[in-house]
Amino acid sequence: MTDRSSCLVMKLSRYVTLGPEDRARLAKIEKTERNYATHTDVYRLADRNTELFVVKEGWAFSYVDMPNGRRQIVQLHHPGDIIGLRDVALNCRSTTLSTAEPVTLCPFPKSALDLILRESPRLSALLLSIALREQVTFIDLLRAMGRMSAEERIGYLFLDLIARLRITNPSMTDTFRLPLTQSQIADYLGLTNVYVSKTLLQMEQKGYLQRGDGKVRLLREEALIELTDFTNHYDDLDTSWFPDK
Amino acid sequence: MTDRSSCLVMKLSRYVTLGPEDRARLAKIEKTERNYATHTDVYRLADRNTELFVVKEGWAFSYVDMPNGRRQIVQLHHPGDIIGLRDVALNCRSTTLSTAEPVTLCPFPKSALDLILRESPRLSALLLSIALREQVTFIDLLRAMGRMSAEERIGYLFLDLIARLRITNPSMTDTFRLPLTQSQIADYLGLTNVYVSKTLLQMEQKGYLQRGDGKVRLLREEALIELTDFTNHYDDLDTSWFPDK
DNA sequence: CGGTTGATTGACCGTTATCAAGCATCGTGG
DNA sequence: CCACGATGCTTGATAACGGTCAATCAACCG
Repeated sequence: MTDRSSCLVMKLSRYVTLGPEDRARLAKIEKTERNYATHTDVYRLADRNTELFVVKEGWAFSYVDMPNGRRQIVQLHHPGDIIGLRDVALNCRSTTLSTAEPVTLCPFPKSALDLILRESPRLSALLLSIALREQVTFIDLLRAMGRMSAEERIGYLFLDLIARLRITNPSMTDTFRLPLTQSQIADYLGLTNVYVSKTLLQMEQKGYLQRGDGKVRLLREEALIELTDFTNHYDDLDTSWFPDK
Repeated sequence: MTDRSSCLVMKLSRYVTLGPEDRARLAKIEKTERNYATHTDVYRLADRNTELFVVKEGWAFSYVDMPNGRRQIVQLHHPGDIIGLRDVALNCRSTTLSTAEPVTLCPFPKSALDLILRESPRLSALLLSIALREQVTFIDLLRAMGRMSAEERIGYLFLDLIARLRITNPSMTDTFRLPLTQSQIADYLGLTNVYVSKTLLQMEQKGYLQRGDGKVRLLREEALIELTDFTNHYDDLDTSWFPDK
């Protein structure tokens, strides 16, 4: 299997330079790819978990349910992201994985991690870093949900999305595609679809953004950063402590 | 330095059996211990980070600030917990660490992780597991903040605390010490101190709990579990995939 | 063309925040 | 040993933010 077809190598080599052994180890892991339609559950909470995924195409998200239909989306997954790392430590899935649009995933077995940890300290450090960086994202979201108004939360979401998309696409301007329904945005930010709709309209009227054609354009990014006290956590990964190999 | 004085060995050997080499590696890491008074900041957000801590005594917590005085507590740290693992991946602290009561911490240098990852796949797996389990805790908190009422949130907090305390003290009954102010509870759950006070009173009147003397007693734990749809995530750690050494 | 999904809008309501005052507790210093 | 200030908890009045419910509309797709 060539590098071209290995999502995992592409993903990880974005962060660190990988030696030929590591590349070979990773390329061996992936088998096939699978396609999922919009709004499909890939796995469900409490399922037994035997595999992880790398997102090749499309947006997905992880969520948890409450009785009487309440739902909390806890993670948005973009192309290049690793899904399911969290559940490696558990016997069962801690969240349900669903798709926001047509999605292509590259699965690989949980047992592959064993191999990585045993044979590559450098990749082990990288996996740990990825898990820890995800923690920072959770903390940002917690801060938004606990202490921000609806408008601030939506502003935070958009700033975070655009910061994240700029990692893989540095040429991106102030406009990005948003393949989420307002109900999904609400479930992510702890609001309701109705109030998301109303707040988006207000923000548009205030000149913070423009919408249309499934896209969002941030007109006053600096003002939004000020409003939400936003810090971009995606650009200060410290790899200096990584083992050499 | 004997095992008795190594917080880290005690902490980690609770999860996996450690070989003598691993024990020696860990014991070497710790230097001294430090004491902090109640309501002291140990380190602050954006500080450069060079060390981690193990909690030897007392409760601490990590928080982030917002402009105009809003604060979100994101993690509660109990004796035995490792603090600061998250920031290993970053150049700077992502949260501020503060104490809820007099606290004793055992610091050890960040550079020690390098050694662990290079030399012990088994400890690497354990560190990764700890980071991933913390993710599950963040998800539980997100669910509470996004989709629960004030009463449910407080119920969730107490259930989570008692489940966590039972790990290290299986003989614990329905009563636990709670060295947090109501303002701190509010900052953790995304509420205000005033409303925490009112909600606690209501819950007491409904017979869910009793308070007094800095302690809480849960009278109808089953009812609270039902109310909050609580799942104890502290007892299904999967270590089967760990490397042998 | 009809059915489904998602966005919008308006009326109304409830949970929780805000503000302010009062009270208990506790540690400290005179 | 008492007085004082600081801290934390309680309580009440008021207000706002966001939820709920329901109707309408647009877009899409089979």
